[in-house]
Amino acid sequence: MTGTRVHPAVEAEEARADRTPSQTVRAQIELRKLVLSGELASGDRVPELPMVERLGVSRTPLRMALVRLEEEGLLEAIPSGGFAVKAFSEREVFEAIEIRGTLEGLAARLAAERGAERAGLERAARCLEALDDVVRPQDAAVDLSRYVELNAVFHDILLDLAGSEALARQIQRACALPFASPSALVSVQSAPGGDRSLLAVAQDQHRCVLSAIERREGARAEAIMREHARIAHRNLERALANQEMHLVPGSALIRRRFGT
Amino acid sequence: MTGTRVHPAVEAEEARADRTPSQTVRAQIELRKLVLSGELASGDRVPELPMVERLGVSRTPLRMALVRLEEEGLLEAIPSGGFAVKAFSEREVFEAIEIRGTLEGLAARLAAERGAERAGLERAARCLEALDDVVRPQDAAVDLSRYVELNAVFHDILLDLAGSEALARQIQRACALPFASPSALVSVQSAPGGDRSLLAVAQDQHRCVLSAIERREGARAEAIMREHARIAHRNLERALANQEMHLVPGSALIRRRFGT
DNA sequence: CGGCGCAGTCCTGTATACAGTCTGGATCGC
DNA sequence: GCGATCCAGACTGTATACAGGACTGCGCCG
Repeated sequence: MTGTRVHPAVEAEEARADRTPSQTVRAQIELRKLVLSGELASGDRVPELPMVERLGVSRTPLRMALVRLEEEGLLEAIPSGGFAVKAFSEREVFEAIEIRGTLEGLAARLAAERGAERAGLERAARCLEALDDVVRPQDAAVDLSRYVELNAVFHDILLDLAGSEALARQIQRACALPFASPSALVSVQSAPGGDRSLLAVAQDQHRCVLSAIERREGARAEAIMREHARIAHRNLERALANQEMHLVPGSALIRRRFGT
Repeated sequence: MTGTRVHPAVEAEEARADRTPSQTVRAQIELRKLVLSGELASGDRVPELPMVERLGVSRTPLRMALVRLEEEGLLEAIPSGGFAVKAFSEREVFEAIEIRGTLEGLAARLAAERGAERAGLERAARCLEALDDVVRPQDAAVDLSRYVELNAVFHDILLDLAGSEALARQIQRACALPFASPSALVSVQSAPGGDRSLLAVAQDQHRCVLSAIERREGARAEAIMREHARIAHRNLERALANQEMHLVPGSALIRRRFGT
């Protein structure tokens, strides 16, 4: 499947990775990394041949990756051909978060109205307890990466409870903009001077939405998830006000109103 | 840009079309047509070489088109490689409509809260008047294609009023499932025995949502658009109950519970 | 008679060659 | 000196060649 390999070293490298994740996928992942880290400046064209050289894949899989990243929303097609790194205004970032909140609200409502399986609800409850353990230490340093991980798991479980593949796809797409994902902005609130209490608020919302789903209170579940997403709004405002954009993932894609 | 052409006739054909719409786009359009018409059966693999022969493009642009259609949601990747035509359950169809309604509701709310430009509101009003002319003839045959066209225009204008590119993208994606688009199911209600009065109801909702946006009543605008989408739910139920699925676009993708 | 192994064929993933077009710069004319 | 034009380089879109897997059908063995 791999065809003639140019660099034998590369072959070895991906052999130890689990099961050769196809040049296309590798290119997609590497390219995404470059875009999010800002190594490819926002607005710049992404030239194929230099990228081929840089990533060590040939043009065909690279182009596939480019197409996928365009659909993902990280790149945009240049009229005359090729792709460029997309730029986002602050407003668009807010909108992306609002979209995610709305869709997650829909997921919560569907879960509540349709009734979720006991097993799923219990998984969610266990996840909440684990989150409690992370959030509880009030002054000690919160294990941020663990919080982010568990938070993502909880949001995934909620999606599962809704049991809609189409909705899952749509939410995944909304979260493709890195600053729109559920745990994108927690780093802001746990930064020095950040509002740690928001972590507790978010956790309370987690509890409330799960309770609402159990009681089949659809409207309430939906409202809570919407408001939950708006915590990200607040963190974003804080980051913008305090020059803390470096804490925001994918901040390189966001064009500030004034200069960098 | 076109490279070596295999069939000179094809070259002539696309020369009169406006500006060679790139083999990739052509392949995408043609493939979508084949999928929606059901010529490629739901669940079937889409083999590249036969398609190359059938569409008269080479493998490279064909594969690009396959990737795009997968992102669009019409195809799904086969684990062992390649793509297959996706199949949708009735439940997924309902969910797709609900997702569209939710997102259009968000668009209406944003338009209302942010305040829309006068020019846009006037365009919407003119579109409504044109729709009135189409809906009014109570017993005469309604010009369905014109209704569908104007309806689509109105929904587009609403999106414009929201002024969110990200949201527009997301709604466009939701409408990629053909049975989920705003005018997908009007053919059911204008079929013999269909409930024509629903056209009037839908038109009233159009009026109400525009009024709500003008008055900046965000919650109301949102609720109306959600309910508006649920007309499609009702039409779908009718089509399912009355064996009228042939009126539903992309019905070939929908797997009925019992047989065809 | 059924299950397993094996080979052939089909098919995809990847690499690369080729041609057309756009861009940037330098040069020439005014 | 400034602007328009022309040329060259680069880049993309497309076509095609190649190699490795996966599935199918058949034959063999238990």
